[in-house]
Amino acid sequence: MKLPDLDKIIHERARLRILACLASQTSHRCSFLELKDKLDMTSGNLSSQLSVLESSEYIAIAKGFRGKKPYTEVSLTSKGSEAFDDYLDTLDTMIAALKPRT
Amino acid sequence: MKLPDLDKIIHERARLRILACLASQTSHRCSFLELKDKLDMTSGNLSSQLSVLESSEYIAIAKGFRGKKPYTEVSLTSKGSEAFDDYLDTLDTMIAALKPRT
DNA sequence: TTTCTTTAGTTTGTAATACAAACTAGTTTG
DNA sequence: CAAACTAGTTTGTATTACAAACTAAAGAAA
Repeated sequence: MKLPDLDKIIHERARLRILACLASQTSHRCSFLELKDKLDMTSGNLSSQLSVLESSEYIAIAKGFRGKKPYTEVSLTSKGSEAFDDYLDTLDTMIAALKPRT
Repeated sequence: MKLPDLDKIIHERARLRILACLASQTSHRCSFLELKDKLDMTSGNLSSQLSVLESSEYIAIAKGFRGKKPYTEVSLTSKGSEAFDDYLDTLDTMIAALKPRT
């Protein structure tokens, strides 16, 4: 029984929660501020983690304005969506394997 | 919807896999070398991670000999078992929340 | 206008930590 | 005896998560 490995990019708590948040939206989108608020993260940390996810092409970041204020929209890419699904499947498998009791 | 947080000690890939390995044994025990082999980790990393888990009292480490060779046995404590169950429940909850589609 | 405050983020510095290389202690083999 | 192997531990390094400090622009106050 070789235990499967988990995507390192996704398996960081902050990033996992970011992706979870995006995936839970039917639109697969969230603004920077919504994420910050829902996940209770500092702007700095959120900004850094988004950069990591963006480099992996798991999310896309679109910058624009709402009125006169900057408005950053984060969206899950299809690549990110797939990777996240894989990650969850891996976890499911692991959890299932660990619960032999009905 | 506040996303739950995950136990930091458990949520490290190496440690998660160690705990998964222990939990999957009905005895909740494994020798150092079994772990090293099953998880495909270096001795150094395994040793370090076990120390972390031991400090948190999630596992207990018993040292003895098999013949003339040192034999280290690692066992999941009840505290560790509970913490691990909690962790899995948290994940389950998260995953469930994320899959609104039937 | 000029100055202060707030908003919406980014950059930079640091503290934590995962990991492996090097080491230790003892055993078996030649 | 020395060399090689076993079963780990300690150490140093390289990542990296995170927050403090910063930037840039807008609005409010004086």
